[in-house]
Amino acid sequence: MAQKPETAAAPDGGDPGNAGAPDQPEPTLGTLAQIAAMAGVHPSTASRVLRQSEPARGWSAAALRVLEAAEQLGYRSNLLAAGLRNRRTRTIGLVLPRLQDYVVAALCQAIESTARLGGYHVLLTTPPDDMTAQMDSVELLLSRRVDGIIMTGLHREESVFEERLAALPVPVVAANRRDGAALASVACDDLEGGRLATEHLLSLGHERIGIVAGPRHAASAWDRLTGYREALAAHDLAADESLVVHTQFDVGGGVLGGHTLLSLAEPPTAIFAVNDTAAVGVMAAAYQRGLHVPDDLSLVGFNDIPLSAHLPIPLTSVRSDLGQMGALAVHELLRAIDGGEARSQTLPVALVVRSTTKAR
Amino acid sequence: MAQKPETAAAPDGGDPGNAGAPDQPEPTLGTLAQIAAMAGVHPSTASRVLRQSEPARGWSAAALRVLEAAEQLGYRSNLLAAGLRNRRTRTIGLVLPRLQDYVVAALCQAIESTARLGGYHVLLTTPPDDMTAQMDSVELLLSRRVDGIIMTGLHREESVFEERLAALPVPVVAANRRDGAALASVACDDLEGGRLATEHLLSLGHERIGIVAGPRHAASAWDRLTGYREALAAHDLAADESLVVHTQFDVGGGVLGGHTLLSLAEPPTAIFAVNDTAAVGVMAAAYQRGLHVPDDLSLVGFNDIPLSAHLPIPLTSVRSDLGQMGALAVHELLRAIDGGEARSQTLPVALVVRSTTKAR
DNA sequence: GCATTAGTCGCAATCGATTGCAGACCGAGC
DNA sequence: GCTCGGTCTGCAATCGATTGCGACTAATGC
Repeated sequence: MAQKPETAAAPDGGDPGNAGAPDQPEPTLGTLAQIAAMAGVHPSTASRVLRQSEPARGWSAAALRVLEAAEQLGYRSNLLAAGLRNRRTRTIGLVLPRLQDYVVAALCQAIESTARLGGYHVLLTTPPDDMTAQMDSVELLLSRRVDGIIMTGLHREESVFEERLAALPVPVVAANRRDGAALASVACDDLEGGRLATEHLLSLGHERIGIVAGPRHAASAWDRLTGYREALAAHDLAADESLVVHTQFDVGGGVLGGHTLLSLAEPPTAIFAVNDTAAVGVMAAAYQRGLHVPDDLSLVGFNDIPLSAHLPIPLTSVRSDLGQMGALAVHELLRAIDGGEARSQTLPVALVVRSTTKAR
Repeated sequence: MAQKPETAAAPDGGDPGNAGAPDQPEPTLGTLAQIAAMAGVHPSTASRVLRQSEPARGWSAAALRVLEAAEQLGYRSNLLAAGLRNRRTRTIGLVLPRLQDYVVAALCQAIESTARLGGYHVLLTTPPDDMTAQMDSVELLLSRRVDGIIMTGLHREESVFEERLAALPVPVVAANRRDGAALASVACDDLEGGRLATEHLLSLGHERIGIVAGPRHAASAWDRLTGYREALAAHDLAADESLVVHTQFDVGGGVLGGHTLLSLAEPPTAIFAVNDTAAVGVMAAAYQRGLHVPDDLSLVGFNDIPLSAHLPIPLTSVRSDLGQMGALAVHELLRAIDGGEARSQTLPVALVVRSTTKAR
């Protein structure tokens, strides 16, 4: 349906009529053949000249003509054709659910910048945050023949998918999640971060510490929760499961989690939110209930996003370097693309104490 | 260098060893030629079968064999080759500086989702927020032969670039910025939004209204500023340029702008921040100076990002539908790609009154 | 039964860049 | 003067999907 008879005007008569303005960058990016014709050489020669960075002993006359023709034509190599021939597209695919989340966006930005520096482009997908949709995205990226894939939304305990990803004809690196069985991954030390946050609160004398623990399927959140549990156990504090609330990562999730915890018969005196955005939500919930942070409630977040430092009451948080995480993910992926092995990396975290935590 | 003798295992003997599990998607995405060989037909036939959605009168025997072969091989069409042949990649390029900004990320997400629905992929670049870097990104995208480009970071009063973009061999649509001379664009009614915000404050009795006006080069911010000026003028209030502060869009910019305004000899009683993120920064600045919002200072933001509704003191803001903006940008771009003309669109805005504004 | 029509299939060219191979050409060394 | 090593070029094949053209088959109408 809606089928045009022909795209028309392809190889027929001479150029429509813009031959009159050769000084302005041509609207039609040329081809090697055009350059070759203009310079009076074979396309292969043109190709060699243009990809050769430095001529051993000065440019030959032909080479100079090629260079000039390319300049005049505003030539841009057709990476499609090159990719087809080379079986290498210099493109990496991204599967990043929840791109609106600052953490994901920052990761994305870092990945793109690093990839560009390495001469790679980035094909982005932001599927819904379920594994089926993510696998669909992967299929799409494969069709485009990306050289490798970075994913941030892998769910924990879904090793089926992980194995399928590992069996793909291109390497896959997981970011912002601890290394699983089959896939290399780059993440910050979520476990340690969870411990740090919790121990900070314990050291301030809090014993009833709630946690807004993110979605159950989120691997990073789960590790932070585990760190929290370990810290409590290390202090011989009984685990109270009513203090653990799973919600979404967004502000709304934080509000919900905050209200849930604060409406307990015996509410916590401190809350650890496994991400800063949710922590802001908790702050709002506390405020709505007439509680003052940090006087009535201590609060720790995670990731130390820029917002956190600039809140009316600056947020105590666990800092993770998202820029480095993204860069490292790209490096590991490129290593795998170049025939090496992607290695899992864990980045250090650090507690940044600000104004939302206070001794009991 | 690093040249493998042969990719091996293509159409030769039996599959390496996983022939025992034909149900699992093969790690090597096949080619049309392989399918054709397996089904005993010509590649062109395979191509026709696979792209034909509905067989006029049932599948022919050959077609069925093709389908089965494709299934068995886990065939994924090589979009590179198809794009080369068709001179259409079904890919749109994105030039989105400042992706960490929620506004940009939300736009990006909407664009990607809409594009995917339309059968398009998205090549993302997030260059630094200057026009030179953005034009470099455009060049890169052109090399990849994208079918069209969406940009969100175009600076105002840089018509040189705008004209160059309009002269490109592929259509370009600007998003989140009023239509300029040469380019179609999709934006919300920033002018009206600026007016609404300011008039709201005026109606509450404020007469000394400061504005944290974003970077000078930002077109959307400038329009909001203009709306602010118009509203003041309509109320016969003298323009006081010391009440206009240009900063970055991020929280830090808001903090800076807030402090600047609040440290004036005669500080404003209300502030309009042209984006919510900066508004949060202003709130922090006020808090740091011992001022209470909204008792001592009224505050209006712009964009109504999800965070705003869930702040301890929910932010009054001008709502713009970023999801729709992204979707519309894609629609207009696709229209242009299909040979039509991209039309500029302006989306309505609405004031959402919450708790940061109060009568004087 | 024969001619017309519609649909199917194979052939080969095409999109544009890349690269192995082989011939041409250069200067140098004997 | 001749040969050797090295560089520059051209030729042609290749990557994989698509499509116009022509041949062939099947179905329909008279």
